[in-house]
Amino acid sequence: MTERQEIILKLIVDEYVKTAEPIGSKALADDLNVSSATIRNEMSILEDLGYIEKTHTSSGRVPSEKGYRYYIENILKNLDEETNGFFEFDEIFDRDVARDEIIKEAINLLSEATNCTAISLGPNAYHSKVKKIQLVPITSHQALILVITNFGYVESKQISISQEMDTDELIKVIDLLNEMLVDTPISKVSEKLHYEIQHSDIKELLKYRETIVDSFIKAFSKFARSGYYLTGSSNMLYQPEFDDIQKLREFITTIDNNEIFRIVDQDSDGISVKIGSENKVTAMSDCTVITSSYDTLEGEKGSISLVGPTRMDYRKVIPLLKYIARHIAKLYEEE
Amino acid sequence: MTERQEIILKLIVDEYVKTAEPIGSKALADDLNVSSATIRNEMSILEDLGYIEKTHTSSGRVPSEKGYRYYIENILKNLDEETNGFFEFDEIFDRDVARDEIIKEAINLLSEATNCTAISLGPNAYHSKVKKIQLVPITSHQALILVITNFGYVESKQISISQEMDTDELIKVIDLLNEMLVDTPISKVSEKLHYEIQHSDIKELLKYRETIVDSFIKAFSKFARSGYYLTGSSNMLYQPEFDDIQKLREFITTIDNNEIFRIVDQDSDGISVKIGSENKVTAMSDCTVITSSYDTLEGEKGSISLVGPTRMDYRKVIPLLKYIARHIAKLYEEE
DNA sequence: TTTTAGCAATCTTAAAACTAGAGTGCTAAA
DNA sequence: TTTAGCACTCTAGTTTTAAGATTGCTAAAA
Repeated sequence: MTERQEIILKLIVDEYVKTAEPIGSKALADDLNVSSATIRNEMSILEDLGYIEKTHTSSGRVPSEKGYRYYIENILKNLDEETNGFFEFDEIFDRDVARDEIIKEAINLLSEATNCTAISLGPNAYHSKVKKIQLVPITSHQALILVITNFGYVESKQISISQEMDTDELIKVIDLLNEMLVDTPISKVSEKLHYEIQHSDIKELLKYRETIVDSFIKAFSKFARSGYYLTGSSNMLYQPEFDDIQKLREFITTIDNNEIFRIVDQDSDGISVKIGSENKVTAMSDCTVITSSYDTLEGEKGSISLVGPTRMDYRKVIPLLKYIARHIAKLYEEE
Repeated sequence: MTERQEIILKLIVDEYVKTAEPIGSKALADDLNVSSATIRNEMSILEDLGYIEKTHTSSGRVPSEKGYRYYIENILKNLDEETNGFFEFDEIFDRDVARDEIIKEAINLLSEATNCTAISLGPNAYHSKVKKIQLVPITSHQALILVITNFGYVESKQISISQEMDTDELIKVIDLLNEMLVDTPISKVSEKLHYEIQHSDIKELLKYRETIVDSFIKAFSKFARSGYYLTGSSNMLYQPEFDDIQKLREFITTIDNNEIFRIVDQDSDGISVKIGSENKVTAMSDCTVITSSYDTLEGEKGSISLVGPTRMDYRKVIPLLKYIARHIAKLYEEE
């Protein structure tokens, strides 16, 4: 691709992102001080190369998925990323409130600033360790099991206490569980619990307390889903891409069914951009999903994602997403 | 309204619910063994009375809001409510899993069976009382405030502990708070806390611990939102009422912004049906919201609601909603 | 008094026809 | 290599047309 072709591709993407209308040769002629015929020739080449396409035989051009890819990987790279100018976000990160709240607000603002759907996933408690297990009596025959982790996650589960269990025994069970499970990663609890019941000498004590053990396992499993937050799906529905009612319905259905989970690329490191058909979910075939992952010092993993039409303002969105992910990661490093 | 007019109204509602198309006089003539001209005369009267209306001058008739109202209050009342035949639901209620899970599943199935959005609200902790307040240290400068209520609700809030606070003092604060707040309804906590800080002698101790007190209030306020669950909004979007893309967008936006809270009628007892413009939120002006409230033995209040197009199958939906609410209430009575 | 047949009038919806405008591709000249 | 010119293509919006459904009204029938 010649330099001029690259410039033309850039102009097409930039303009199309703004207007959502196909770009004709005439519009670019003014910008480049050449005639529209010259642009037409260049466009024809760009089309042969697969970077742009027509919506019909006599329309202007729109970027193809390959065109967006090239734009992101070759053109944006050479531009200075604007990492300042995000002061609305700085304000959020400076606030002295709980991490969860900060993330929520950042995600809210992110979705508002981009008109895309923003998703935050994790770091969830799945990788943290048991700090304390506690039993709190509620009534004479009801109690609450509390599980608290070293990162401050809490889950609870109500249990019924039948007549035959006496309080001393219950306390003994809790003490034993604490002894056994403190410092165990949440992800290993179930396994360890089952193993110990089979093999150690507390087996006797726990064996016929199956309900209690079950309740514990249920309380633990609640941790896995924590840290999921999605917002702003309504913002992007007003984009012209969703003028097609069938697409709109499909998109909402996908979100409603939590299928968006399947879309977020949790495995990659750093930033991942999935354009259009690169997403496996069909309802997302006109969308781009950008995911920025981060690790905490403790080895936890989290990510924030942005879902929007392929025609999104990558130049603004990518640096912004990186910036926010960096700051969220920092929140987890501070302690 | 004569008997025949009532029958005609019933037929119009029943048919319109099924087809979403205006009903003409010809269609009803077959059912009633009179000529279409006779039906036309009757329809004309029903229209003058405001029970049905035309979509344009030469169209068939559709029920008006007043027509639906009459149908629900006068026509449905005389039909036997089918309370059996809900065995898919019975199965859910018989399961031996946590209340929350049962409610979730019932709501899911409800929305699926009706193609409407189903919402469950409460019983939330708002009416329960403080059982215990607890501080759990996480690290040397981080701790967790736990608030546990007499119904077993738990909320937590992380706080930072600055250097200058020493542990003994913190424990004293917690003890004081416990003394002050145990048995206080969650709804009164904030008020009481502020009052005591102003007036009692603990004022000195608490006054310059504003962050802690703030954290407490935040933890408490989390209770208010508990027990909220919404599902199935995507089901109803495929109804012809939402062929209008603008309406569709408005509806989604309303849900996305949690405005649906404002729609659920929490005050009424028993069943409440809000038809079309009776809902205050404009995006709901073509929807009906049916809410069925229930009380638990402890005086807690909860409700399940169904949101769908005004053209919904009231005959099926209302008994179903009542049935489910009754069973959910029972869940709370059992213990 | 109630019901019905007949018929003109009204309106919707879908398809077809038309028009203006934007953009392309190609050719030949600069 | 660039450009001007021009025929050709396609869209999108508007208008036209036609078919079909339903009503309201009138006058006759029950």
